[in-house]
Amino acid sequence: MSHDTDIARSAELADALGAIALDSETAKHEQVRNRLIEVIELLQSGDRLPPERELAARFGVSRMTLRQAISGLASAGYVVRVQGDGTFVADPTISKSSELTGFSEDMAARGFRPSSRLLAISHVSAGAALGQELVISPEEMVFHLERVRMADGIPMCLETIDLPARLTPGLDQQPLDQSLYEILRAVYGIELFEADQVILPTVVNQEQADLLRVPVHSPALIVKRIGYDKKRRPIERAMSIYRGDRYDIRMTVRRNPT
Amino acid sequence: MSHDTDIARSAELADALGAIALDSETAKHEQVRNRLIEVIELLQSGDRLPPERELAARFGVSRMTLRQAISGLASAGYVVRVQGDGTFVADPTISKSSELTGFSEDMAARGFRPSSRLLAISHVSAGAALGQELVISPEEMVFHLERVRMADGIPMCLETIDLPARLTPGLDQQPLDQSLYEILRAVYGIELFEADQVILPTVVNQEQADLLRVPVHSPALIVKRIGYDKKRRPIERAMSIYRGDRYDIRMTVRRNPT
DNA sequence: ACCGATCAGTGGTCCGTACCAATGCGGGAG
DNA sequence: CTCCCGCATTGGTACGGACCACTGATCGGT
Repeated sequence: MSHDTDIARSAELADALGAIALDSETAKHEQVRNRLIEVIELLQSGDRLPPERELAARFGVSRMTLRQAISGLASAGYVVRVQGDGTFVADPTISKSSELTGFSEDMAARGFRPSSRLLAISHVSAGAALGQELVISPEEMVFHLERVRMADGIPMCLETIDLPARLTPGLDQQPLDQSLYEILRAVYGIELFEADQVILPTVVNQEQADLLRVPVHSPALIVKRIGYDKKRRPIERAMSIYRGDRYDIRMTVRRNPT
Repeated sequence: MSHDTDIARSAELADALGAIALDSETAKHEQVRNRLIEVIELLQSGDRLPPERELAARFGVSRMTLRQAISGLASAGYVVRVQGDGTFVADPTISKSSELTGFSEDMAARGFRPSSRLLAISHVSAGAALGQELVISPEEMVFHLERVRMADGIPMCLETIDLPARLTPGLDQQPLDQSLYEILRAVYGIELFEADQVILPTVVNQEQADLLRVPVHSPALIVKRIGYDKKRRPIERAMSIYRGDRYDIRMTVRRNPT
């Protein structure tokens, strides 16, 4: 890295380390968290962050508030804290995964351009099994979507999604070649909060093979998901079949307590 | 539930809600956390916990300490907090998964009796690929284990593990039909802290099919794992092949921040 | 009977302080 | 030169207080 960019980086750093503005909209520890992420992105993995007491002074917050922000970053895998030594920028290994993400975000994070082809959309009654999973009456109407999801134009997975029609009136008028989660958020104000997932292996049948452009009986991953909002109301049931030759699931897991 | 057990439960509850003993060994918020787990297990899902201020008074700790304990339980999925309303015992759905567990713990949590059959153990030099993954010299010696893991006597997965021999001298003298993690902890004082995992699908070949007692070309899950201790020193590389007809991976994922 | 305003109670945020515990390093003893 | 002790630094724990934001229920008025 050249001397010039070092200077530029220092200037940015000084900027990022300035006192936070009084923004009554957002919680302070959240503002601090965001500022810290800016700082971290200007550093390299292994670099030591300034001491907590100094950071707190710079941002103009109490050490407790600062620690609340850092704790979040630590459990999200951004930094590692070592008592008696300091806080360090973490390796950007696999971490930060094992989060709830839609296909579009997932692919963007892996450096691919996501896209989508709508195979079918229908407006049908839920039926017994789906009704039970979404905690609605078997007679209640749902939207049923089938899509091929692509990364840089290459088919990556087949996606089947069911949502209660009551929550998303007119969904069939939306541009469903884009991120469904984004549509849910922007158009319907629905924000997914958590999801229960089940992962299991399979082999693709002839129809799936044609759509994914892989040989019949190729290994594939099935991911079944039921997504909930913050009040744990069921929002969607999704089943995705990922081709096994170009996709894997990566995560960092930790020991017992958080 | 009968009246008698109600009374018994109340007595237990009162007991669990008493002031905590002064145990300088463990951090207070950890003691509080454990006590809260006792309380939670006496309640049913959906029950409301006493207010934070009351709990803090009962345990004889500050509200901050109490909140620290509850925060851990919340992110671990034991309880759900609702501002303005209260803290409630969570549904024991899939949650609490997505943790780092060994096969033995995993199976015990699912209600099966875990066991193991040692296929082979050898003491060899790491080689290039493994050396890189464990961050050791390619010439350094490692123990190489192959085991069949069973649940209630039914073969569930084939496990291949490599560990630096330097960390576990005499490992080949240990009872390797038991939990490896338990041996690491009890005999060598090595505690795994986190692991990076990759999950992908496959089909079993003839040899694997025979060992797992499934048809050849059956779908299976491959889980590759590199385990680290708290200082992020690599401890083990493991590759497990799970039969797809009797095993799946379940987890609860949440949105962005923790 | 219905609807809306009010209010008490609950978790969420934030402050400032004090002390404990682990780490790394430097200085002094051997 | 080496080793060990002790000190300064850093994160970890804990306290107690104050106020904010949200929820659910209560109490009016219509």
